[in-house]
Amino acid sequence: MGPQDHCGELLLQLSSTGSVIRAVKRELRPGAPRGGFALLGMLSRCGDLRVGEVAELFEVDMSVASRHVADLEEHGWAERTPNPHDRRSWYVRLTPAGERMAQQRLAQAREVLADALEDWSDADIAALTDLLARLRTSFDARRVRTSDLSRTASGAKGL
Amino acid sequence: MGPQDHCGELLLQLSSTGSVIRAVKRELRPGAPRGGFALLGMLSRCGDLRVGEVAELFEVDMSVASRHVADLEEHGWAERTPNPHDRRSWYVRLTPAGERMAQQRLAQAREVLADALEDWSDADIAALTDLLARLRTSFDARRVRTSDLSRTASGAKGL
DNA sequence: TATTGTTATACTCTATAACTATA
DNA sequence: TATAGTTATAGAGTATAACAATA
Repeated sequence: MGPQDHCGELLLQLSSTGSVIRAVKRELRPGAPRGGFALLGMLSRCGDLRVGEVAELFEVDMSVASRHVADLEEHGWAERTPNPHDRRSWYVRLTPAGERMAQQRLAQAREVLADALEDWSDADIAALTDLLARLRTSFDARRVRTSDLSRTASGAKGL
Repeated sequence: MGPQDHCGELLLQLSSTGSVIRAVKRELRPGAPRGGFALLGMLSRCGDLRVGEVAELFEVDMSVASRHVADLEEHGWAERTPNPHDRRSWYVRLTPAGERMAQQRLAQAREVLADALEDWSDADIAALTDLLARLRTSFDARRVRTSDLSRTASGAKGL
C-alpha cells in the first residue's frame, strides 16, 4: 500500500518507454542521420546555447554535449559564435540547413507518433504530455535538493 | 492545429524521459551491476521466458536478448532449462539469488522514484502509469498493423 | 584557484551478418 | 528450407579523467 507500490508500477512503464523511443527512431527515414536529433530540436526551440547549457538541459556530461555539438558542426547544421563576455565559451546555433533538418526530422517523428496515437483523444495526449513534463520537473527539483544536502553534509554524495 | 501539434509536444517530452531514466540508473547503488536491470524485473514478473520472447517483449534484436541473458547467467542470477518440446530453445528463469537481486534493485529504484514524486498524488501517479501503458499498447498495435501490411505485400517476418 | 570546454579512453547498449543446431 | 539461438563485429551514446585556455 502507499505510494511506493504505485511507483513500482510506474517504474516498469518508464522502462518500457525506451522501447517506444527506439521504435520511433528506427522508423525515421534513413538518410538523415539520427545522431543529435534531440539536440537539433532543442537548438531549434531555444536558439543560442552554450555547450554547458546543452549538457545541463540533457543532463549529460559536458564531454558528451561537446561531442554532439561537434558532430552537428561537422555536418554543417550548427555553428559557433564567440561569447563576447567570456572568451572561454561559445554560443552554438543552428545554420539555416540545420534549421531545415530540425523541422524535417520533427515532422517525420511527429508523423510516426500521430499514426500510432490515431485513436487517442487530444485530451489524453495533452494529459500524458503534461504529466511527463511534471515528471521531469520533479526530478530536476530532487536533483537540486540532493546536491544541496550533500553540500551540507560534507562531501558524501547523496542517497 | 489538430492532433499533430499535440504530438510534437509529446515527442519532446518523451525524449526528455531518457534523462529521468538515466538519473534513476545513476543513483542505483553501485556494486549491483546495472546491466539487465529491466530484464531482471521482467523475469521476476513473468517467470520462464525463452530468449526470443525476451527479445519481443523488449523490442530488441534476439542477439541483444541473448547477450543480456548470458550476462545474467554469468552472474548466477539466471539459469536455463531445456524446452522438452523443442530442443533448439531453452527456458530462462531467475535463480533464488537472481530473485533477491531483482527485488533489491526494484526497491532501490522505487525509493528514488518515490522520493522525487513525494508531492504527487496517488491519482496522478496512477494516471501517468496508465497513459504510459496505453502508449506502449498503441505502439505495439501499430507495429502489428505495419508488419501486416508488409506481409500482405510479400511475406515478411511475423509479429 | 575555479570554470569552460575539448580530447582520450573505456564501457554499455544495440543492430547486422555469419554461423550452429534443431525442426 | 525455416526457425531458435549464439557469436563476431561495428556503431551509437555515455562517463571518467587528463588536459588547455580563460576568468
